[in-house]
Amino acid sequence: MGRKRLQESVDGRPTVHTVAARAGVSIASASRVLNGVGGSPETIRKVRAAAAEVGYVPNAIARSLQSQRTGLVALAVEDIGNPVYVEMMRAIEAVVASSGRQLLVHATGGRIDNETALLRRLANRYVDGMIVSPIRVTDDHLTALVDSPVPVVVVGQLGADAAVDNVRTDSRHGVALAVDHLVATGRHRIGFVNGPLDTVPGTARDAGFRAALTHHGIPLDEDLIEVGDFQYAAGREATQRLLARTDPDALVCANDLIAVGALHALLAAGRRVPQDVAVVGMDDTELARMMFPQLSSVSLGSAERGRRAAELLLQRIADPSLPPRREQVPPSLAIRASSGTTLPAPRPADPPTNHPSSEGVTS
Amino acid sequence: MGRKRLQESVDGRPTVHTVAARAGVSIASASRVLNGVGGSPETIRKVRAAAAEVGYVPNAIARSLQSQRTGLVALAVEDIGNPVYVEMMRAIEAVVASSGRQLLVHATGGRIDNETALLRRLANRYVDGMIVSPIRVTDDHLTALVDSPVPVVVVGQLGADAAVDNVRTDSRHGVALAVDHLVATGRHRIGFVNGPLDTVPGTARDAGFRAALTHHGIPLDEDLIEVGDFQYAAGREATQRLLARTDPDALVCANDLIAVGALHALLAAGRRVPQDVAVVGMDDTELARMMFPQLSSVSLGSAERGRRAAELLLQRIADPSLPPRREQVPPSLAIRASSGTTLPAPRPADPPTNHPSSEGVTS
DNA sequence: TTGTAAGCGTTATCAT
DNA sequence: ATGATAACGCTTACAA
Repeated sequence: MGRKRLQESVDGRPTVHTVAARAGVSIASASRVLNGVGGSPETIRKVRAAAAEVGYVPNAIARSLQSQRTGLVALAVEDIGNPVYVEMMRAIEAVVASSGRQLLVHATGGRIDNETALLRRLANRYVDGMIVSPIRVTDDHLTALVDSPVPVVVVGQLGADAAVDNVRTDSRHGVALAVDHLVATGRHRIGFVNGPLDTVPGTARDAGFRAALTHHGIPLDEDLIEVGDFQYAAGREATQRLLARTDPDALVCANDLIAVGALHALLAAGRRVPQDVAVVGMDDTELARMMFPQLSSVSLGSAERGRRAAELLLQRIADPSLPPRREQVPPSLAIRASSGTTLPAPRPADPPTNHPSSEGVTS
Repeated sequence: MGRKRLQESVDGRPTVHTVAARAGVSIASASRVLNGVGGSPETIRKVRAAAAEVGYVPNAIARSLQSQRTGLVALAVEDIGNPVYVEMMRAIEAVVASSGRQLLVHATGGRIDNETALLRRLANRYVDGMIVSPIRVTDDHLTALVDSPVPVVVVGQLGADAAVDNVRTDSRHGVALAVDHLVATGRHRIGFVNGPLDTVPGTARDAGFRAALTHHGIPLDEDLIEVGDFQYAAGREATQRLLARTDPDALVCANDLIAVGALHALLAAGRRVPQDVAVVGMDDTELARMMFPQLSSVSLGSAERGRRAAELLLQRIADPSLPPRREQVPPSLAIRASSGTTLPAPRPADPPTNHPSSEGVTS
């Protein structure tokens, strides 16, 4: 194309050529010194000086094209406003940082096209690998995951046959833990505030709730079931609708955001928690412990799932030929004031009660 | 090296060469078709078919090296668990997405070296630009910001002379709004739970609180001031310490996380809010509205600051020669149940009360 | 319209 | 130890 090789990059910034010319050495020598491999003392001095003088900064894109790696790992989640993803992110970050890489997070906002687009874009080599936690999974989506040019690990439920590394939990069992606990503490009219049924976690929790009631021989009352988004406002509104037509003595909520909304609605309606209505959330995030009374919550091991996902990813980056793996983290129940029979306690710290993980349904 | 130019990339994935060879055309034609510019119908057909057959995916890194852009923008914040950054992020995301770019977020965890490292790494061309919201700013840090090879916009206070685009608020005035309100509603012993004094927001809020008391002729009682991290647990513990030695009738908190901690500590200690103690938070995040009673909070216009920062960034990416700009967003106070004199109201929505922004101190 | 080849900025190979 | 140069995978100016 005619433009002669200049010493400056197209936007005027110094390149190895600039440094090399200034130091009076070849670009090879300059590059070597800049990377700390080889070079005579005199060359090193000259190159270092030249680099400092012109304010040389290496172009990471060019370096990546050569090295076939970026040192970047991405995490794609639906809603970064949900504390469960914050916890997951922190766990992932710790692992990723220990490998000398940096973690970048992208919030897809639940727009599945956005998530696919991100996958197609970032996965095209901008990052060395990515962890995705989709709440809706289409075939197209799945194809993008499997075809990804860079390693991908999925956190969440995935079809049994998907050839992707996958870390999951048993949220059906998680809901069962909540129901078991409420039944054991004498609750009879147990309501359920769920997320959308067209999401993977939504359907799993719905199935879990119905199965748990059946297991305890409690007849199903559809009036006690409400659905909204996995958000605070939706949880509050869903609970208001529920209270307007029936009278529960306990509420199982599909995540902590919903549970906080439910708590708000209950208190605003003059119900005492837990005396009149017990509340159990899900995800066991920091948010649950922030509330007054503190919320009981089913831990789905988000931090642990994040940690494991990160480890799987690093392993696969190191060896892409690994077969697809699947790991499962058992849920456990943390009982706090919102479902205790005693009065709310001021102490925030309390170890989660671990229940044995039942093998079985893992929808 | 000597490795002959093959048709596959080094890791076995198809490249333009693969597609071109398969379609029986030159790489130039293949590239043109793949980018939708030119090509005869027949060529287009052949190339498209070849690309589909081999599962061609363009290498974004190589493309970026050529085009000098990545279509990626980064946001670096201290703690992504703080809802104020979530709100800021959402606002930024909206603007960034409208420019066809994608937003990536990095949590620095307050480790300033981490933030500098990120800057040095990402800014070296992995992203087209970045928005940084540091809570501690050192000279070294500032240098990295100014020297960044890609455009940077800072959200938060910055030395008056820094040659960086900057969007800020007046948090001193924000604290004053809170104190004014509490004084006006008859509170006399106003406590203050602040964040660390070695942070930029911490010092600004401290100065604001002291100035506000002076302005109202209220003598300063150091017993009423406590300091901790900008976190929930720290806020709760700081409030416990404060309550152990004195008896406030109002509490101004340096952010909403602290305010939630304070609320928890107060309720656990048997204080009624707002009857015994009024609470005002800061940042006016969703968290404030989630609480029961809902928390009054000083809005520092985080979403607006984010939006403006994103716009400044896009402008600078488009024209790097722009002079450094500085914008300011005024604070406002949202009065809710936690500091109202009436009983807590169940309604969540309430428009923030806008106070006229006083010119002046903008530390 | 098409192919050839230069070039993005870096690293790595090879011969010196 | 050093320098010339090929390559990373892509886009694009230019000539045909």
